[in-house]
Amino acid sequence: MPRNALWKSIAQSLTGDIASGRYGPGDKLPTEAEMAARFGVNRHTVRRALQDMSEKGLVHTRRGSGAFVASKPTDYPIGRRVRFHQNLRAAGRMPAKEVLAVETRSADAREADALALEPGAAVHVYEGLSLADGQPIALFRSVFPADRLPGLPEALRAHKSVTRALEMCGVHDYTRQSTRLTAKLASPTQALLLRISDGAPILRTISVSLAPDNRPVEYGHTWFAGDRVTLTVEP
Amino acid sequence: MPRNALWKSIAQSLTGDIASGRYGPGDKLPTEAEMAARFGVNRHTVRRALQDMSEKGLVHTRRGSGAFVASKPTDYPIGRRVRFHQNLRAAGRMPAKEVLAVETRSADAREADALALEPGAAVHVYEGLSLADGQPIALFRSVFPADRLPGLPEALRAHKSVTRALEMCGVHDYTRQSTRLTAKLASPTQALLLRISDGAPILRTISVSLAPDNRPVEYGHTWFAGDRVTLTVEP
DNA sequence: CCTCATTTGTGCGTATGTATC
DNA sequence: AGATACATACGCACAAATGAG
Repeated sequence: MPRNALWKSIAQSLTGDIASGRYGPGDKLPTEAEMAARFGVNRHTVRRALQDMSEKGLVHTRRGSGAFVASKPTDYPIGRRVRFHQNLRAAGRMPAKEVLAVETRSADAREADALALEPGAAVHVYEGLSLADGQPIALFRSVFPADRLPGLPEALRAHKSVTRALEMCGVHDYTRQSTRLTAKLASPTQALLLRISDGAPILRTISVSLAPDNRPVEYGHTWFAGDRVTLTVEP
Repeated sequence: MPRNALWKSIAQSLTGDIASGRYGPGDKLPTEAEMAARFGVNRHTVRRALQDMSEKGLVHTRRGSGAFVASKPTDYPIGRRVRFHQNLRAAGRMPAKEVLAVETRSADAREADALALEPGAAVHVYEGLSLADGQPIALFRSVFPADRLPGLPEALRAHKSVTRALEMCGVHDYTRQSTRLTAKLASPTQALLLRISDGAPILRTISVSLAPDNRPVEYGHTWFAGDRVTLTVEP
């Protein structure tokens, strides 16, 4: 009798293939039927192994398409200064941002509270996707007070970088006041954008950043692909 | 046809029963066979629902025994000051600690490096279990430099609280220098102690705390039951 | 200490639905 | 539109752990 469950051995074998580079990030694994034949087990047993690996973030599956190797985790520091580009460059990775939306609207109660604004005040909203080496790392939504930052939308569209755009608007520095960490599950939309499995673990952070005058300038939500990121806290 | 998968409906139904208080923390759910009969589905379908809920941390199962409702999540702040008792009291919960081991031995390379000691220097090691309202929250292992804290083991055995024990040894304050966050899977031993499922998600933190003279006094590992804790970062 | 019914864990076979290509 | 591939669901059988007696 297998001391370990059969599906665990298969998961271990496939994990080894990924670790050894036999299958690289983005590669498609053989079909379940093929693997079942290769390992000499029922297709359900292969599925159980793939499910386990999917939960651990090693692969993700798409119905009708196949199972694909996920990308490697990325270290990501959370501290007083959170700078996406700097952080990833320091880690030797190629950062990029994809703009999903830049708009101006009135703040909801939560946003107004976080930014110390009157309810209904105008805010700029910046939504996008952060990538490293072409792999999606995180979804973000940043909310800024519009009255103090009139030219921000144009600056964001021009540079994508929050740090640079704020600088163009006269905010030459900003530090993080607080970060709240919660584990969530990916919604279908999030999973699609982050290229992970539906229901995969998501690390959600909610943060408030302050300008040098100690007034809040950014209220941010970030949804990290849980298995691609390790957060480090340096107060 | 059910637009949603059958097992999802069942998971939703059971989740509702838990949310409404029909099943409380620690309660045993009906057996898989019973639920299969009650819902009019195959036992596998109930199992798929329970598996989903187990992944989300709502229940945990024990072979030969049954499925049990897990306890509620706990907020837990990580910042300059990490004080277990104070934190939980502020959250209106009853803190407790269970001592697993207090010993003195020589430091390994990693510990010596973190505490700025010579390799092989003597360290006190404190291992235990943190509980809130009787529910296990975290496993911890704290390592202290023995030369500067001769009476620490006795103080720890007397008070359990790290804050108090350090105070008795002349360290009247300490602040956290750094925290690293990683997601892990529970080992069988950890799962048993934390009363979670084997392989459940664990939030592991590795931290270094400094005394007022800026010398490191504590090198800590903490394994949080991932589904019972939310971490908040306040630099 | 051992036995034994109960309960969860694993695995196979089969069938059908549904998204993708 | 058709073939392919993953997703869901049922039924059966046995293994392994638990817990009562």
